[in-house]
Amino acid sequence: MNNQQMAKVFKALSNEQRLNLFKMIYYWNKMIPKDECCGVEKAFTKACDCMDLSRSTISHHLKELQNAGLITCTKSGQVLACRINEELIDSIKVFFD
Amino acid sequence: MNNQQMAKVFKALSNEQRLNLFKMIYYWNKMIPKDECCGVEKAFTKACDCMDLSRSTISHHLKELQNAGLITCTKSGQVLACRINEELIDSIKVFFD
DNA sequence: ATATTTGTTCGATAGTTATCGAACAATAAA
DNA sequence: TTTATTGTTCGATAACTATCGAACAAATAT
Repeated sequence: MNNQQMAKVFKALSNEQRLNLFKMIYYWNKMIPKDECCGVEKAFTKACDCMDLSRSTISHHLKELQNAGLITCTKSGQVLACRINEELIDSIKVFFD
Repeated sequence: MNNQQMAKVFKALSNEQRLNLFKMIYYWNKMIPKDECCGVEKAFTKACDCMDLSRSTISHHLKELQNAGLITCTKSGQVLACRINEELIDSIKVFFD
């Protein structure tokens, strides 16, 4: 993982609200069984309930997190599920060694 | 370490050039003996030699890294020495656990 | 004493970002 | 078949960022 990509990851985490959002998903992700296929279900709706931000802003932040590779989102029906990219998290840890 | 502070740290690392700069100092820091009092000596000058950025921009980036708590800088005479804040690095690792 | 080097600060500029509400499409519920 | 919900996209706006060169002050070298 090169510096350019890594900077992109840090940029995704550099906004306080987006970091909050990421941490929430990160936390929810730990609550579900490890082989759960879809990741955190209804992540968008849950996030809207927890955060004092407009839906469009939350949608935008989720896109940024995806774009940086921190999460992947899949839509089934109208509902969105998010999963943490554990590999990338590991890369970040490695970065600081 | 709360989310607001953590976002600030990530913001400091979110610019590619500044991340390069940080990594250089991080690397130089490992090269010096552990009890070396001043940290990386002539960090500014060395950075100017390695990077294709103006002195003012490098000065600014160093300030941002300091401001986030990632490094501390001390000036002796006209020369600047930088030291990595290892504690903060540890906090970042903890953040991802 | 003068000239050079080191690093900072200022003002400008072009580019990026966070946020919103409105309008929308797709799905689900009545 | 309407109506409500979920999530996306668009356009706008205000705020912030990266970068530069010029001007500067302090320290060092000549």
